[in-house]
Amino acid sequence: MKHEFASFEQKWQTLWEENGIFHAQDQSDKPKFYALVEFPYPSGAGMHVGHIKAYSGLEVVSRKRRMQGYNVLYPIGFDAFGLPAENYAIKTGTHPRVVTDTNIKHFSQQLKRAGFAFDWTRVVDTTEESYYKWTQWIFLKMFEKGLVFRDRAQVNYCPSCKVVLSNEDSQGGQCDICHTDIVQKTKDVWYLRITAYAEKLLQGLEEVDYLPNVKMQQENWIGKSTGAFVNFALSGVEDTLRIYTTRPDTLFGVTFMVIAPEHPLLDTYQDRIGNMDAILAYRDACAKKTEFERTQLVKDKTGVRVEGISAIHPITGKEIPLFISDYVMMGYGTGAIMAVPAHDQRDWEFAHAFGADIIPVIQGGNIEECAYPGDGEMINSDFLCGIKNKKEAISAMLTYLEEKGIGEAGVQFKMKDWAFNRQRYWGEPIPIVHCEKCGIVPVPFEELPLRLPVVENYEPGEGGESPLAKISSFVECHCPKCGGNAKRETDTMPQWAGSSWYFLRYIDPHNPQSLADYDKLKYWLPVDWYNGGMEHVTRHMIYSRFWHRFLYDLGVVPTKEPYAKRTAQGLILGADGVKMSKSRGNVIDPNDVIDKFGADTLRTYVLFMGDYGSAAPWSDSSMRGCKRFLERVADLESKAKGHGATPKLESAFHKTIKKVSSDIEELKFNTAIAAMMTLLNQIDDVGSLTLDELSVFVRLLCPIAPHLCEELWQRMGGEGFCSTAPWPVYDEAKTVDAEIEVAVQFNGKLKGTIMIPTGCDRDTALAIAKADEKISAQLAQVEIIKEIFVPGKIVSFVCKPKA
RNA sequence: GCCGAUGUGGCGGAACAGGCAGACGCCUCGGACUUAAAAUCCGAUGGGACUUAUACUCCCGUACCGGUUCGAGCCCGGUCAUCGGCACCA
Repeated sequence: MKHEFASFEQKWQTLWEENGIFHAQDQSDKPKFYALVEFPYPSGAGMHVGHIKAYSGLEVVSRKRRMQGYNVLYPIGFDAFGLPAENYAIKTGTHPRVVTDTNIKHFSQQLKRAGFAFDWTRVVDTTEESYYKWTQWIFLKMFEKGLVFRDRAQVNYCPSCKVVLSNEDSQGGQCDICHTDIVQKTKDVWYLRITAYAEKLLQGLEEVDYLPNVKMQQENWIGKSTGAFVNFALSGVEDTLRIYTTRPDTLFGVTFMVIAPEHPLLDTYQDRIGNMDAILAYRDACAKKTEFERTQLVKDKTGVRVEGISAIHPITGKEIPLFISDYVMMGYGTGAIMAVPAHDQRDWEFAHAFGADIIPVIQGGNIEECAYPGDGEMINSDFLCGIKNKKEAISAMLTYLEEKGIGEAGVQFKMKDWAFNRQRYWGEPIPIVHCEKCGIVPVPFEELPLRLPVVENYEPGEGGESPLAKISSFVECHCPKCGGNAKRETDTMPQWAGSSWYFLRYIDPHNPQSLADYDKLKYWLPVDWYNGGMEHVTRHMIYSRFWHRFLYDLGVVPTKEPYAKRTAQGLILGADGVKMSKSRGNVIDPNDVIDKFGADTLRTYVLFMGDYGSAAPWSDSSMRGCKRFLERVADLESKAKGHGATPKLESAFHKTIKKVSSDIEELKFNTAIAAMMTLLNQIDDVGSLTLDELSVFVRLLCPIAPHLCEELWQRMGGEGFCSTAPWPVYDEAKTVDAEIEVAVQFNGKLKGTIMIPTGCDRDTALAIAKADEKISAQLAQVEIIKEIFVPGKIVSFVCKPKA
């Protein structure tokens, strides 16, 4: 067989598809395995090699599991709502539907050319009405349960894309898509109350097997802190100021209070406040700052004293000045803090800028002495004095606060509610009607899907209005409740919506009655293994875990958590060692590689190039090495004859089966391939192998280079497809050699090696070492102090030179 | 600033659980085949010393400094660098 791989790759892809060998069965006696990869956004640029690496990991695992007798579900789909298709539509006038269909076709063709064993009968497209009907359905269910709300808010607005962006989409003060600086704007925004699920999302992490850093990033994102709420009475008005603190033990060190510039207290008591003009001026100045300016740039403390109102210390009764400052955020805690400048860096800076008192309450815990207050003896703190342990001091204070009704223990989360709307055309319409009489009314479930209307012009309206707002046939409607005139919501959902539940639809992709049949969900869930990029670990994964948990509470899905296990692949960098990008011109197109080297070479190389979880630069010559390997494998055919085992190769085969089997499960494809290369070198040294051995080799390599292996399988008369042939098994006894080589050391330095029988005892090993010509000569020069034997590892002599 | 990860030849990377560092591949060099080149095959390949050369032998070597141990890429303490996450979160 000569090495024109391209000549048969397509043949096998066609045969696999015609025979449906990668179709998952909804009922089966076999154990199930649901492997999930992040479905792509079908961009106009097509796939790049990074996609190939992203899908190759679980591709290999699930192909192996299939050969091991699992009923495998390995699906693919398209996360096809999104800005690029819409921007393209604006530019060219082509309907996003048309653009999307073209792109999906292109992506599908590329995926098929790579030979991925996806179940193509289960393809999901988030932009299809039969799909987004259920995205809208889930939204309405959340509305029903009070998890959807509308609020007027300062939002991040991209003047170029003309859209409101979430904090996540505008990190660094720039639009994620076009990198224009964002500005602040007041808008009515839809929110999903994900904060109601903060605790559940945090606890759910305990029952899943995620990579440690994945888990950590999610914990950081949720950002739970435990502390206390304390109510401070105010002087001058009949009211209290409620604050949140993680350090109630430092209550006696409070010398001033700070509230956020937007704090409602200021509006309530504007008549009492002597310097309202200055306060409003400061508030305005803050409002003009973007989130970025407020948090990243300004490190100098600014603020204004609130005149006419001050706080009363709840224990000492002392009067405490009240300030506004933008270092306190309205969106966290209560938007108000008690300032303890002796033990908090930010309060300390503010106290210095504004000349406030500083009362230390923890001995040795001053800001000036150490960066952060740790354990130390409590001082200047009435009943806490003398306590030396932070935990103890906190609990003593909490007991006091609760007894006196001043405050209570509480928790806070950094996670914010999810801004759930975009002023865009190419997204799921939010199924809500605004009625003059009834207010906000949900579209009845029977009317779903609420379809996107056909429009002429995709340009967003001025001021960030959705293009849908210009379509009166869409906007004008009747209220489902009272039948009166009403207007439809014209915002659409963000792209995160469709991807929050797609793994459920794969389980029952064509179901018109429900998002998926419960029995099927029960069979397939949870996803056994989810692999994707680190960049989706917080947003997409937390959003989808939220939706899934909500559906669980609703009784729609049978598991609390959607994903049992999560891993991540590393990037493929350009040959220059830099992230691939169009602008750098270092992007590698998988189609080009397949044209020149074949899909099997591409697959082998992306898995061989390094640790699967780490980034690695592309190298054409390294890839040629993989092609050479496959060509040498193809040549094995001419060296294979007879049956049974080749004595010189038997142990090597069993060892390789063992290593490849376990390496694949650990995503260590590079060493699995290296082990097969080593075996191939050994076969070449021997010069021949049996047909039985060739069969083992071909099946071991099949998940990685399936086209070549199918071809070889067929040529050697294998039954059916190699892709569904049984995975090779090894005999543990035959992986063990009769004799092993161990090192002999003097004082830890290598002096030689000896062969000893496997499993031999200490005396035997030492005797063999001493009998060794080279070793004995050297031993004659020294005095032995101690003899060490570690079975299977080493013989070591502790010694000193003879006097 | 805080949290986490990583640091090994010319390159990508191996090394189970503290036991022969550098598997496997690439690059490079030498050889075979060829009129020639490409492809392919064979051999060498961490650095250095000794040696005419080979063999032998020795020394150095896993970011840096120190420690534990018969023995450290791996464990401990410290430093530096790179990458990622969070960041005025009270």
